[in-house]
Amino acid sequence: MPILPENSSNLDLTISTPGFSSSPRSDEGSGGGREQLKLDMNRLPSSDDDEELSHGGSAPPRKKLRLTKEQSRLLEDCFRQNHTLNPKQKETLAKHLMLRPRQIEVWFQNRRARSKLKQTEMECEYLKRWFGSLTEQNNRLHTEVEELRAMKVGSSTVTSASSHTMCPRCERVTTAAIPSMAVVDVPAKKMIPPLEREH
DNA sequence: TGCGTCAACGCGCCCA
DNA sequence: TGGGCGCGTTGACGCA
Repeated sequence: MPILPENSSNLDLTISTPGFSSSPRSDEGSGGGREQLKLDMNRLPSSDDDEELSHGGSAPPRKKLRLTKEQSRLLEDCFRQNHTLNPKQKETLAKHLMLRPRQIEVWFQNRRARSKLKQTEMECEYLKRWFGSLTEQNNRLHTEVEELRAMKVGSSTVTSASSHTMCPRCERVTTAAIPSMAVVDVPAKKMIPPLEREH
């Protein structure tokens, strides 16, 4: 399976230096000036980079990395192909994007989390709507029961014989009794049709 | 200044 | 037992 999209070869992997930006961006609506800060975090690391970052001594203050538009786009493309990466793919992608494999790994973890969150929110909305329609249906049925009960009471005052019915199961003649609660509150869970998943 | 976003971290769990 | 993952959290950053 190819890891990188075909058009990834002409990636503009701009690495900005503080106070200098060679490619002004108009991305994401959130802040053009952010990119200047990510020289240190974005550089292709040396082999001992992780140790350097985790710092055998005191940990350096955490800098906020912002992925470039192209980096994000490529990562999104890869994520669309596969939600997880094997070590080889991770390494390749990291080299291609000039990031550390750990950063690729973290990005995919966060991306999966966002995806799941979005799915959960959609399910929540769906359940709310479903609950609303069930409530509405329940109310309608309650009203119907009340109407039927009123009709029954009215007719029973005319003839008492009509209150005797044949039980369909045991085939005995019984005194008809309208259940006090003809509409049962069924847990919505048991009535939910299969939910279409987003993918 | 409060808030939303998101990269990064830490920890526990699972599995080959 | 080490690596990968999920999950909760932290901290930097931009914006209204």
